[in-house]
Amino acid sequence: MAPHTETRWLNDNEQRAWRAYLVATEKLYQKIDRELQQNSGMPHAYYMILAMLSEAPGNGLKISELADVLTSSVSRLSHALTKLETLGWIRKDADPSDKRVSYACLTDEGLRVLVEAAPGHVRTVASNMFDRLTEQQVEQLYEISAAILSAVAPEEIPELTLRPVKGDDATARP
Amino acid sequence: MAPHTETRWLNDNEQRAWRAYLVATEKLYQKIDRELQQNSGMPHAYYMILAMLSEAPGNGLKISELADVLTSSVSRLSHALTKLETLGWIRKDADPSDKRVSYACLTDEGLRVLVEAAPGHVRTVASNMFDRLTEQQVEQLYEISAAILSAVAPEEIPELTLRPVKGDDATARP
DNA sequence: CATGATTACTTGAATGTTCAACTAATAAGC
DNA sequence: GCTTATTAGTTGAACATTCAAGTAATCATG
Repeated sequence: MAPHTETRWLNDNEQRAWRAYLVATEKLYQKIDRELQQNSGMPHAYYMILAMLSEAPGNGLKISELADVLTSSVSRLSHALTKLETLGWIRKDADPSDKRVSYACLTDEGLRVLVEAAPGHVRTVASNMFDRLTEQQVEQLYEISAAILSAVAPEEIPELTLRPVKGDDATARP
Repeated sequence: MAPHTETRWLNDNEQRAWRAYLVATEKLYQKIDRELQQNSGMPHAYYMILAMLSEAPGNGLKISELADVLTSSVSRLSHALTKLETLGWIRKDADPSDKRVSYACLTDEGLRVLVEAAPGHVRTVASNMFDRLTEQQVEQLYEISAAILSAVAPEEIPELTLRPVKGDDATARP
């Protein structure tokens, strides 16, 4: 532990916000994960893999790029892709120009599963989050998240990560 | 999948906010977990157990109450407490008046570990989150979280969960 | 006060995540 | 071009979390 001359603490408002954020996020994640697990047999992390692939040109992405978009370690993703491959929801294509590289590609079956999972998932997100927020609060949440991102991921280009990219769930819109 | 007459989707602003929130939260959690794991040998979930116990009268809580405060399943907590007990950071005390009940209690060693972990943890939270937010945004984050909580945990009494309870990390303040 | 229901917690198996070590292929330096 | 370094991805072990099933004590009821 590096010694510091003075220790930073949170003031009462920060405390309160931090606690509320933690509990709200925890419960929201639990709801999202349970809904997806029950209705579509996958956790949110796997849903996101399918969603990101569905957005990519040709429904495929380099594994390392996919990991980047997902904020996932390559190792975690590799394990997940193994599982998704046995489920037949994705496929791995080799890159002929660089034999180290693999592309993860959504299969027809994977797309079907995603399209079927999407409405329930979006309903969960909307009813537990956006239906309770004003337009202003949605904007505020974006700004707050962007501010946090500037600290936790300074290298990221905001445009890439944060602009409305037809993201996540909207992806599977028919 | 229950049939719905019309499917809810997210509009562009909601999309953008949702994506940003997801990525920011993911990266923030990764930073917090890595810092705690490296400097104190425990994940954030375990830190929270110690922190909540340290706030309780007598440094102990009924296991089911602790699970509630932590937004954790009893099973998850039970596994975690087993680990923490072997580490010597908590102890389980039986309730003489109801033999089904156990109290989880912070040991002196557990408190020592928590006090040592706290400054680094708070520094991580502050530098990656609160140092980037205005006072207004801190207030907004609280309101947004409270709104989400009203959906995901309608049974919770806001006062209990959300008031500045000397929470989390502040706990370990000497 | 005996039986059935409920509550409190534990356990084990299955799944997911992390970390460090590994393989294989390409790039860089000399 | 040969060696070394870097990059892409995989793997296995350790750990964490979930879910369902199990144990044990207390409560509720008739």
